[in-house]
Amino acid sequence: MQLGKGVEWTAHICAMLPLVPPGRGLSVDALADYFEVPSAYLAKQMQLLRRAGIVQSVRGKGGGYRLARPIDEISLLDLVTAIEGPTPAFRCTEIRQNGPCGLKRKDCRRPCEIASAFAEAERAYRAALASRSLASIAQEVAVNASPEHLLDIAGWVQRQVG
Amino acid sequence: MQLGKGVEWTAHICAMLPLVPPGRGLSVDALADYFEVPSAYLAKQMQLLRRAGIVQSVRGKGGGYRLARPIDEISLLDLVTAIEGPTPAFRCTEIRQNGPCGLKRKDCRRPCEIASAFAEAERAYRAALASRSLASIAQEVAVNASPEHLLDIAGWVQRQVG
DNA sequence: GCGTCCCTACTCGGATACACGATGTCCGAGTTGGGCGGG
DNA sequence: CCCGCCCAACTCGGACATCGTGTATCCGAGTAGGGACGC
Repeated sequence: MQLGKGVEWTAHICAMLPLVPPGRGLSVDALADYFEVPSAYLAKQMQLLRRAGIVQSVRGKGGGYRLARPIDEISLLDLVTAIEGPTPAFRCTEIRQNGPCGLKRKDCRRPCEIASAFAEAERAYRAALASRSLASIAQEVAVNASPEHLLDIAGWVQRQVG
Repeated sequence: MQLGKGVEWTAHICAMLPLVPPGRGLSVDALADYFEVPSAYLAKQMQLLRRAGIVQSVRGKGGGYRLARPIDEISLLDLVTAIEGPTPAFRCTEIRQNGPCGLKRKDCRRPCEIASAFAEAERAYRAALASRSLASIAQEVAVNASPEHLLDIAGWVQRQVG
């Protein structure tokens, strides 16, 4: 049970994207250089974000990616759902209906107790992720970082959008 | 991000194991037949449970598996940890230290905000699983099942331990 | 008849294949911006 | 000098390989139980 690397990558990226000026974008290559991750694979993850409506893409010279909506309207759950898909981690295959003592379908009106317990736990997980917006994370980062580092980042973005 | 099938299988199995008389066990083949799952692969999962101290194994004729401790001292979290391992789902690779604007190690005394947020969510997930003992689940199943079904199961166990 | 030894059947246990999804890569589609030529 | 067209560079977008983990399987190790043999 592992989350894909794309979750970490895109979380860091979305926390930085608000720094790009309106109307401009950051290319996949630039983002990949910034975090030292393979650009072609990062592109794949950015596609997922675009389809989920989290970022917008602009083609052609000077194009790239930018956030599709205000950062405080993007939660960590949105990211995870976009990258990993909406499928729950626990897959109930209804094995209680199998074998010599299997329940008949008509006796399965109540959901499987085990599946329910896992669903409840996942609800708690998703609720925790949904309650954390990327804005709150970006703010924490900004508060804890040194002023020089923030200037460093702003300068890099400036050079990219040239 | 998917949990292995072993989690579902062993959860159902552990909920049934208390029915076996003290001193006896159920063989992997019997359990595999009961739930219609591949016995050789189920054996692998039972090994993990044994190493985690959840079940005991007895070799030789009439042997098999039985619970190693009272069922109310086994939580769903114990099962998940035994099968999936203790590794968190979110893997922080510290990419904030990468690239042209990467933080230096000495500036990383505070943990990564993103990793912290995911760790918090996983704590909620694990807490929910830890609070559900297999005893409570087995009881719910028993309460909701029909008397015939319970007798059916008891008879099957009786035939297995012969 | 009784005790002991051996043998066999049964079960676990770890080493060994296979498959599918995550990871990583490549080339074509589409768009913008600027350069170049003509007016 | 100004306008418009064309070209080329740049970027996204989806199709194509590769690798690792989950899934599945097999055969050897170990044990208990019973039967046979001897006393």
